Amino acid sequence: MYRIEFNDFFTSAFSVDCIIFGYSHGEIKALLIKRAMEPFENLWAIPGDLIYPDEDLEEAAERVLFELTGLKQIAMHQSQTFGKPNRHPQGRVITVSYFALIRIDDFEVKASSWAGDVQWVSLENMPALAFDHNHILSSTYEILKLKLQNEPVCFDLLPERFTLNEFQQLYEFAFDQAFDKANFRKKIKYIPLIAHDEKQQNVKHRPAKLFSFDKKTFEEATVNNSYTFKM
Amino acid sequence: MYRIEFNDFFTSAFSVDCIIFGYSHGEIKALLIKRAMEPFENLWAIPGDLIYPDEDLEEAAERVLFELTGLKQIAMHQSQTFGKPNRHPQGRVITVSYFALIRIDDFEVKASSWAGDVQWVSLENMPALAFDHNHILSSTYEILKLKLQNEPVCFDLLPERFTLNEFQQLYEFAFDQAFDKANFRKKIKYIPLIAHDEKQQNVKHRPAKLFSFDKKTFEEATVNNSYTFKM
DNA sequence: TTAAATTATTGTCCAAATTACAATAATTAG
DNA sequence: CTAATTATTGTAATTTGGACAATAATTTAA
Repeated sequence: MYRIEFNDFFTSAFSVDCIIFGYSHGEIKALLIKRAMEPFENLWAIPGDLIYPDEDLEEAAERVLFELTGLKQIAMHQSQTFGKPNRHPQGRVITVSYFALIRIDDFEVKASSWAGDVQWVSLENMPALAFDHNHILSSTYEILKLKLQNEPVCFDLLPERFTLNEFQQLYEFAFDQAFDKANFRKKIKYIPLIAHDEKQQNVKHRPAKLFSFDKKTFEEATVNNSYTFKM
Repeated sequence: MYRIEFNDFFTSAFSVDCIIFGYSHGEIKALLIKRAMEPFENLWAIPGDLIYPDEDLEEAAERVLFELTGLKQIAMHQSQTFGKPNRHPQGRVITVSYFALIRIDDFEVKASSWAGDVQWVSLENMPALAFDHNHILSSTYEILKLKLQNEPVCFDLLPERFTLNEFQQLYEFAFDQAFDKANFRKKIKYIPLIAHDEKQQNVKHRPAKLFSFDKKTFEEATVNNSYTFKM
């Protein structure tokens, strides 16, 4: 009987894929690159690449994201690992996906390395992507929705100063349902927000007050176990 | 400048690690094996091994678990991927962890292949494990606790027929706090349980009624969106 | 300057859930 | 038959949640 030797296993590669979500004009979007190399040349894809043999996973995710899109200093979190034997046409490649939420307007993106283009694409209008990336993306979006319900990640997507309506609309988009304004405000009663004197600009009606998330107070409350985020 | 070629990357291996949780005598336990080979010979470890080059991840998890412990037909779910460059002393090995919850008494375990022994070990009494397995285990336990709050996985751990107190005690153990009996029963009011005529045996006091989880009704209610599990 | 239009913000009422605690019921052990 | 023990159910006060209404602040157009 053929006995597989230890080194026969060392014939695979790992990649990372970085799913970056943003929010603008009332829509959640993902940052995609246009592949300027084979395989899947000219198709849109989640930014990702192979991991160096001596590189840590998270470090690789940061490097790859920077090389392809110019984004740096983004806190990324591991989500899932995809490893169907034939998901990569050139060999066995298992990919570990990382994801992050950012404020689109706070960062500038620029395609480089083998990325021919980079764009924010609305989740509602997603083209066919390279590899199994449509699957990875939708599966990661489900994780995002879970986090929106249980962690204050909404403030990573919203602008630093936001109106309570913008806050509400983000949840209405993600969960595809309308909420009552008065009740939404009651629900967020315990989330520490800083009310600013500043108001919304350039609107054709009574401008709303701007708020920002009081992260420090929130974190004090959670280490105390005196509060848990629930939406 | 040295240019890394595509094939330079194909020098790594993947493994799967299977974290199997069980519950008995009021404690949550994990199934461990004693390594009968280098590295870390004679240390306890999470059952796991390298993935074949053409094998799907989940398939590998099932095979490895069976080979080492004799367990089969266990529904396993992916949790996290660990890939620090030096986590394996013999080369770059990234490991994908899977986990499952089972009823200890419903299965027989038996060490085989290179597992010298197999044992259920209480989480409260965990020795130093091989590789980064203590880290993997505690990180997976956090995921289990999250699931206990949001999915009816408690019934995978409890015996098929259980008393309401046993049900409550599982949560009291996992979250290390006591709950009021009457209020616990109100909280679980919407979880479909089947009440049996049968009662607890061999106790020195009034025996409690036995219940089992009505999975079918639960699933009908969740596809309807008429109920979501929350503890 | 003013009224209409529009949206922001706050309040009220009722139903439902949560909490703390008490009362009652069913067993076993002697 | 009684005490001890635990199971099970009930109550009352409080808090939360949802539907809906009222009021406030601003812009626009006459």
